[in-house]
Amino acid sequence: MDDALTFSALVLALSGRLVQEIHAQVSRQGFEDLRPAHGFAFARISFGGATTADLAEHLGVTKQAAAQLVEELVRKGYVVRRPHPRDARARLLELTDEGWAATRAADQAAREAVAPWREELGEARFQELVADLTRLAPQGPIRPAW
Amino acid sequence: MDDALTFSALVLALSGRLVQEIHAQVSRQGFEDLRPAHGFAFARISFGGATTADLAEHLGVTKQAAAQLVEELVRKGYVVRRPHPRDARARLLELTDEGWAATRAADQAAREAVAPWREELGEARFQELVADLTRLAPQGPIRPAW
DNA sequence: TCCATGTAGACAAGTTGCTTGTCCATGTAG
DNA sequence: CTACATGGACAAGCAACTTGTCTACATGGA
Repeated sequence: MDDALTFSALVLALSGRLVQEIHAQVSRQGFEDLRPAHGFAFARISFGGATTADLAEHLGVTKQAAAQLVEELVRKGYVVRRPHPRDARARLLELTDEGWAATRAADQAAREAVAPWREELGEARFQELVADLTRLAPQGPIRPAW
Repeated sequence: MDDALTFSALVLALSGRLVQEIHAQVSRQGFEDLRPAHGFAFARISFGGATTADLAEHLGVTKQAAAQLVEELVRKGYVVRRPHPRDARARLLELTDEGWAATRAADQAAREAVAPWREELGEARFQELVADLTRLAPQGPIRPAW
């Protein structure tokens, strides 16, 4: 019954730890001017074909908030704005080499953060865990803040 | 290999959805002046024996931030400050009836948010999932923001 | 082709939840 | 009882987000 409550608390606690550890490791790798929220932006931009408005929807924030975030990432050299091939109003967002480097650092940090859990559960149960969670796969915006 | 990345993304996405749905439901129940961060405070205060400093550590924020949050909850009638029996500096935090009502509403909302996932996986696998996550049980502060 | 409506993005101002800095009263260890 | 630590409050500042408004361009219908 109250497993539902336990489950909620566990998921929230795990995600908090994940974010915290990934951010700390990415900072240690030299990307000290990046915050966790930027990671969610990188994820969308690296996927390709993203405009500022797309990013806003992905992050679940207003267009203005996304525009400010993009402006910051451009200023810091992680992102460039290119003209959109079919829409003169829009600008396509792309990661720079530095942006890709930060993305790789975050991926690696995620692997390292998960590694001890993987070991704790053993490979077989970890695979089941991933499979279970995948079946609950959510769609829609990823909300980096609450 | 990259299951670690998948796992991270899934946990983050799930927790985002959870927070979002619980908050929406709690608002619909009439607690429109509460934000998700308050839930983490309620969790610690309902546990008992909490001072503002305890709360700050639990939430992973500064004492001043916790004090402001407590002040807001007191003003809105969810929390009262009582003198501490053994420390004249400190004040014990307690939930009011309204605070308990909000806590119950959040618990119920969590159950409802998890219910479809529980059904999707089936009771047996859901139990395994909870068991696995419990083994990864984190300690330390719950960080409601990043 | 022209017009009405919708959308991408920028500029500006305001809100808010958090921070740092400082202070006092009380507790605690030597 | 002296030195230092801790709980909490007051004040000011900051940073990420919001709402509101505007221009340029896109799109669909008459």
